[in-house]
Amino acid sequence: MTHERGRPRCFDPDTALDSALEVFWRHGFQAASLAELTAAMGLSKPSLYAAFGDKETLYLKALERYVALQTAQHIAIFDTEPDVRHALEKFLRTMATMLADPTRPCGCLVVNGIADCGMASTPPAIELALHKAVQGSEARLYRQFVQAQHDGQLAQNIRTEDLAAFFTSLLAGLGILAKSGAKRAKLDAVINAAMSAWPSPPR
Amino acid sequence: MTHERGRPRCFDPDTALDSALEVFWRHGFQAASLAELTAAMGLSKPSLYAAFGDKETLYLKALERYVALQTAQHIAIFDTEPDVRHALEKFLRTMATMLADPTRPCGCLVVNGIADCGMASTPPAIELALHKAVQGSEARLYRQFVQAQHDGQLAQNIRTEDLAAFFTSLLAGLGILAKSGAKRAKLDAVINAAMSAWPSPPR
DNA sequence: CAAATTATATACCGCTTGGTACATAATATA
DNA sequence: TATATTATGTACCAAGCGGTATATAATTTG
Repeated sequence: MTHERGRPRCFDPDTALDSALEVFWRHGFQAASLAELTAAMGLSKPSLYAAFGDKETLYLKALERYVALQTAQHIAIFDTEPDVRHALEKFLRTMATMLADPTRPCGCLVVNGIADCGMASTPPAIELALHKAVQGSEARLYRQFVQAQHDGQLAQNIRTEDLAAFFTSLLAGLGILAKSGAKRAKLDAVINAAMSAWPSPPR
Repeated sequence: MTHERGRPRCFDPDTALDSALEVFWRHGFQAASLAELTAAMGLSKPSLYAAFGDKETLYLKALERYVALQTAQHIAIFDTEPDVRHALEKFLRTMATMLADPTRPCGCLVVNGIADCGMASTPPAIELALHKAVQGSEARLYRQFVQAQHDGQLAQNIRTEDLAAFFTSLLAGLGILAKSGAKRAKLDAVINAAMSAWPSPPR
């Protein structure tokens, strides 16, 4: 009456998936070779195949994990900071810190993946998942803005969906800027300029 | 006394380069295979190699052409429209038209290339050329803004370099947004929001 | 211990890739 | 016409790719 019957596996699936995420983050779906993936995850090709399926499904699982982490971070910030403008700015600064962190893969997994779409033979399922990730991120911002509007923090005439699209676009731009070698200071300057597009409070 | 000694070539190098640009634009450096390139350019692999060098130098030439075209368009707009705010907005709309044009490759060659950097074994020369392209685009905007400041169209306390960084980031974001399936209307909404970050005129 | 079950390691397969050797076709010069 | 020169087309190469067949090691169950 145990859950493990045959030979136990020599690796932890969660940490292995984290390693896979790191590799995909750094190299993208196409350019991440099975050789590099197995080396980073510390397992052999057959083990990888048995545990995670082929490269495509492994990428989808890594993406899912990435999105979950980002979402958690987003929610944590917006739940802590009641003022939506402050929360948004804090969120943007946090993202900038991640994007320009030299100890982590550069840029955003989703943005990099989107840019890769259509280039190689990116599987349709991956393209779809990436588009959903962008839409999800935008929808999250949108909901925060609508809530803020209900709370009286945003004037009623503000087009919240446009505001959400703008800041989503900004995040993508920051990701690209970071990949083009921009330092944290430059990302902050961009955020400063962007925040000045925030509508003046209702009175 | 003629310039052509041996067998004449069966293709026009300029139009062939345009076709190569189209393929690279659509698929990126890595994912653009020699097979697709030669098919689009209408020549064989040895001819390509003899006329343009290897894939890397071909990409660099295509990128050079792309940058030249974009630069010309930029200059044309800013030379025609004396008001810098109007010129900038017209420039952004023009870029949005290109980015979302369904008859052309999606997004921006440079942005897509930047996102691809580090992913595959992107040659250092290509990475450098792409970074230079981004810097060049930003520097062009910067010079326009400084000029406008001298002309009295922008207040003296405006940090023009930050403004240039912001709109460069915006362009990158628009490119990614377009690749993620956004329609022209959404790009326009983003531009609207971004233009509201434009500083109020000096008085 | 024997049988069943699961994971591992090695070696391999078919395919595509960027790049090239080689023979041939087409032109200018002599 | 003969030669030199340049471009073309075919066929090919070594290397790397994603993915798998097969045999073996490690564990639980009987």
